[in-house]
Amino acid sequence: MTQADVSASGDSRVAHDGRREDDGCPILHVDMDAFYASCELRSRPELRGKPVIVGGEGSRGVVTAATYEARKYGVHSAMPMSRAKRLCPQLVVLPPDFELYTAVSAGVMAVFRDITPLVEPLSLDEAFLDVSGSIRRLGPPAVIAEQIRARVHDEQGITCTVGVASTKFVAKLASTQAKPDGLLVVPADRVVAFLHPLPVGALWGVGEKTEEQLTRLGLRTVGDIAHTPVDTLVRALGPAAGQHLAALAWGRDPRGVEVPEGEKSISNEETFPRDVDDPEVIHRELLRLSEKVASRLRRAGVAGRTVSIKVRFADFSTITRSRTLRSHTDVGREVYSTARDLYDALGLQRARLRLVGVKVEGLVEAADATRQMLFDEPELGWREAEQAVDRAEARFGRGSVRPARLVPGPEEPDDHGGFGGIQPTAPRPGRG
DNA sequence: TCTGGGGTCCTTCAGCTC
DNA sequence: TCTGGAGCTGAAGGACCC
Repeated sequence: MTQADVSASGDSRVAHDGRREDDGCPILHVDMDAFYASCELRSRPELRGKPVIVGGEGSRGVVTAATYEARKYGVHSAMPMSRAKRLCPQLVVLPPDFELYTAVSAGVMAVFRDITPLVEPLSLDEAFLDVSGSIRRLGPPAVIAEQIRARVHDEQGITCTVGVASTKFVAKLASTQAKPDGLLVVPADRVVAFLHPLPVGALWGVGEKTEEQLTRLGLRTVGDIAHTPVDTLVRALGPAAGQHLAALAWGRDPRGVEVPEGEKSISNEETFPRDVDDPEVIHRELLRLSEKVASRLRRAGVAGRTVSIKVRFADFSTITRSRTLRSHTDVGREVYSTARDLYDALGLQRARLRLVGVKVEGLVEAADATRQMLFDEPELGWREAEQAVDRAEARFGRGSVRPARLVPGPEEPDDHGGFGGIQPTAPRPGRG
């Protein structure tokens, strides 16, 4: 359980009895260090060593990623920008560039898949790897971990941290402890000693609310949870969470590394720069989000059956409403028509809203999707029209074609990247 | 202090069918 | 014919993760 430099041969991990510390530890958790910020610093070396954050613009943005220099000032992700700037006035703020992060992430994941096909990405910047099948070819897990760290550094110009353990959950905790730019092996026979001194909040699935509940029960460390009857945990947290935490506290985590099958939902939401009470503005935003979600569905080659909206009021309270359709859809107009009905059914009059969102779930491959022609469906459907828009956007750029209602007027800023003057090739909307 | 955006999973409840 | 329970599904909300 040492965080030491490992030579290429991995000799420093051989114990006195000849066994390696990483014996029985085929699970790696690889986590990029301050990923978004590190991607930005590749092209801006003059900012290295300075407190840099990536974050949303506008008065309501939050910090998306912070370099370790910024974290020294107490700045962390999800913190409101205004607070971050107060804590560190010399902070360098960069707007996010998700296309860049997606490209770097693809390069990193390609390195992982070169090591093993068993790669389970958790997000753009982290993944679990099961290297059981690669040991004979590449060496023991800790040696493979060092190979990954070197290749990510050399090929992508960023650093990462790797946790090596017998289970996913312990590997993840190991990488958290070893950050930044580190490697930590937790030998299988020392898992309990590693876990029990940690605070309960270190456990996966324990957030603010659960930690409060556990504290009320007098449980502060993972060891405390381990020595609490499962029934007590189940009563306090429910059967799933209670049994889950009881198992994790003893290092038991039966989940293997699973190559994901695909997304289960696709959503878009947006916080208004200022609270909005005008139903026309809200309808327009629902239309824009519906078109965006549908476009992503079509690009992913999937269709969904349940449409949900999310409404957040000025006081931050949030409600959701959903409806399951008779058939799957990837058509923006169908998504919008459902989203709009759900919103109108709320009867909000002129309540002040902070955010609206649109989600489509129950996704299946578009080729397998059930599509039902409705009696009132126009002969030339919206689906064909929107596919034509997809082709035009592929040629002229995203946002180059859009519904007339979303084309900004002469006084309005064009905030969605299009050049605004092209009228839609799609049929004119019948409603709204 | 004032809280983004995109996801997943779990719990609870209601309605429906058998 | 009525009733109650089991099981399923959909809807809504909440917690959590990065």
